Amino acid sequence: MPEMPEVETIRRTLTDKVTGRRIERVDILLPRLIKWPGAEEFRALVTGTTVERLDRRGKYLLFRLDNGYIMVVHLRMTGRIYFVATGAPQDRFTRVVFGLPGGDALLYADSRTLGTLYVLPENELWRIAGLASLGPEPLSPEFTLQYFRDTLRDRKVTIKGLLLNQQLIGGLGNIYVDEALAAAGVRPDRKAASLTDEEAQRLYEAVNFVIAQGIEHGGTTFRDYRDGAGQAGSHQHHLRVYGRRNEACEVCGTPIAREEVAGRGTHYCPRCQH
DNA sequence: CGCTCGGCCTGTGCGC
DNA sequence: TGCGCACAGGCCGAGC
Repeated sequence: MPEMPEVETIRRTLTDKVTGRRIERVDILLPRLIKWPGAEEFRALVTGTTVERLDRRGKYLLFRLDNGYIMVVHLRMTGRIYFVATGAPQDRFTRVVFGLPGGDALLYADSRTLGTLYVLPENELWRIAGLASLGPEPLSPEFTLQYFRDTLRDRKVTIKGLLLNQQLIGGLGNIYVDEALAAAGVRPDRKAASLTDEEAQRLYEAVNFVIAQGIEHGGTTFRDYRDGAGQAGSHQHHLRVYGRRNEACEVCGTPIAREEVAGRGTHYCPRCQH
């Protein structure tokens, strides 16, 4: 579900609620979500620790614990992780409960149950392949125009497929890819290598822009996404193509098209994007 | 090595 | 109202 802006928003809204707090209990309602080590070892390693800080890499959340271990959470499509105070209403999709002092809790909820949780020491993070191989993130110093242009060169994939590849650029997902391509005026099914230098630069700037906007608006909530306090984001009100099939393009009035590109539902303006 | 595709799961909304 | 189908914000591994 969540892409980098959503996960970053969760990190920001959850940090103050969990740092310095002791995880008194861990209830695992769906053990198969624990990918490393086993569910029982996970429970034993996390129980009784205190969260020292909360970091993010790409779409991964990293809870640094005071026993030297790091709890890593990936929300995939429909995962949510948020703080609930004592007496808060139940979430019907709760899969893991981290009990905090005074009856508060950190909930991991997930309707499709595709999310993944791990607990590892720092020097074993390589076990999480998707984390270890993550490419530079938008807005980071490593994500330069030069890097982006070099990455497009000679690639036979569609530009959409390239932008979704986490090993090349970490953190983009289906919504922000469609939005960046729309902002740059580039059709999603173009071969990556076919972009001119000027198009590559426009797209580079668009990627950074849509990610920054997404964070500013607290993420995009269609259905499942909630921040670390359980609140919805507002970026869904600022989308120009995603989820707007058959609606008029705000620039030219042409109906927004939807078709499959790189195996994903893809939205674009047939007139504004070339 | 680069790339495409199917699979993993379950829920929701729509058309009939 | 009920039913079947399309679709879903992600990623991994098999196979070409």
